[in-house]
Amino acid sequence: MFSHESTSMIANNCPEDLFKKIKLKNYHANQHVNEFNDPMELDSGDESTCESSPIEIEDDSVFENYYSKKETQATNSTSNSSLITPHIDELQHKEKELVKSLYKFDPSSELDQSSIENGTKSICHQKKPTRPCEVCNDRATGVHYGLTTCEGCKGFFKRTVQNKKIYRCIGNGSCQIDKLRRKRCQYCRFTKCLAKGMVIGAVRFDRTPGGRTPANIAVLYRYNKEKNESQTREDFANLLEDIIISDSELKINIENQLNQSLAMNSNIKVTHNFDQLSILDTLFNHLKPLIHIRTRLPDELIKQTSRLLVDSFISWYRSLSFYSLLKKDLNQFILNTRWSKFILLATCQFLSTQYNHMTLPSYEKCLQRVVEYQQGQLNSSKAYEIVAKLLHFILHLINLRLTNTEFMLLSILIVIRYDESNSTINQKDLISLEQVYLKKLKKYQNDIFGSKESFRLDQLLHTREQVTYLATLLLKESYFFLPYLLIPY
DNA sequence: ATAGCCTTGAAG
DNA sequence: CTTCAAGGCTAT
Repeated sequence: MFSHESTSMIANNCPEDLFKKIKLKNYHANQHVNEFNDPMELDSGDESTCESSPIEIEDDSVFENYYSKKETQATNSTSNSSLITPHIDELQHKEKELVKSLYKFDPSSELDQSSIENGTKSICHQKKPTRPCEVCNDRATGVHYGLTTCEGCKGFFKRTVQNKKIYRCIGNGSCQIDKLRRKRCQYCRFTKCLAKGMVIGAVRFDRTPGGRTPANIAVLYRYNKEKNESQTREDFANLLEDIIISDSELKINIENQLNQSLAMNSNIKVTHNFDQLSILDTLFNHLKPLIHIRTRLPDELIKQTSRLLVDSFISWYRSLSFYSLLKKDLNQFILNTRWSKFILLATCQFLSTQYNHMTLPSYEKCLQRVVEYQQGQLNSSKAYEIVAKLLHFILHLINLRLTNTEFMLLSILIVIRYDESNSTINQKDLISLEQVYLKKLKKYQNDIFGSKESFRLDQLLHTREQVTYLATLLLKESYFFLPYLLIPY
């Protein structure tokens, strides 16, 4: 029954020993001044993170009417992909970036300390200081690393960061964490710690005891608290606007899949300027920098582009009118399983605008690029088959010449596709949703192409199956980089 | 590895 | 001097 909730620690790259402790003490003695003189900021950067605003990009009276009457059923979702926590170094880097941007937009944040104290004082003033741990509900002993937690979760977080532990979840990343079950899944416990706002930077590298957390790290406490508060406020205001899954959790999952397929490990900052009305422009703008790069495409560029596309996908999906109407689990399932299909369609659509029948790279040329990219050898015996199928698909898109609206509708249909082979989640709601968008597509095609091209709907549905199949294949065989290699140079 | 209790030290 | 939140120690 509970077997899927177990975890295992798969790596421990920092063994504890006396020698290290002595080394750290010495480091502390020597580097103390440097540690506290860290330059906070120098480079110009990006925009502040914007909270999603409820903008509708289209009206769905049919669907919304349908849904206002309908009650959906909750299901437990389980997936087979294994979830692994990212390296502490990587998380630490992201946290530092966040601190930088916080200082950038609110340089006076240190002076604003009173606002937190007022908030906490009113709670602390109650004679009963037995607040529950925000991670496991055990009795908390105070604020640790920015969050009200028990001694257990405090120690767990400290050990994880100090020893750079990496955990894996055998389940689907949604194990319940409470006093009894917190030892069962380290992955989910740590993920929850982070999601709730525990700050890695508050764990001291030099292990100095005592004292207070420096102001430049304490700003994160305030930031996380405000982020959580605004989230809960929203929850109360509108239950349907419920955030389906924390961004960190979702990204970790998608990035794991992406990393596995791209087999790379660089850390690239993702900034997204998503414009609701021009998803295709946004996507193409991410791909354009890859054109005319003479040398072999750098891994970093491919990965960065993938991340930008994933980011745009998430923003786009959340902006769709039915997003707030679907169950949490179902949205989570869609985001986790459909991003690759969406990105593949976008990339291939981009390629189809770059080529025609004559200029499309030949089969041999494509294989040559793969060999070049993999520096001499074909990793998989399936390479030939995959290249052929991808080229065939791009040619298909060149023939189709999708309009922007068709691309939009096809993207939606790909994302909400009812997958009968997957019974781990209740997808019943997708069936009726599909009908709505099929009607839309049919009507649009009728208006634009007339009844002459009635078979075009079938073609698009065939396209949908191809994308779904191809994306799964590319991910499975670790060939997700392939479409990028076909970008003209 | 976990978690309860102890020691530490800067800030108020 | 007191508080609070870091790290340390150690029985389980």
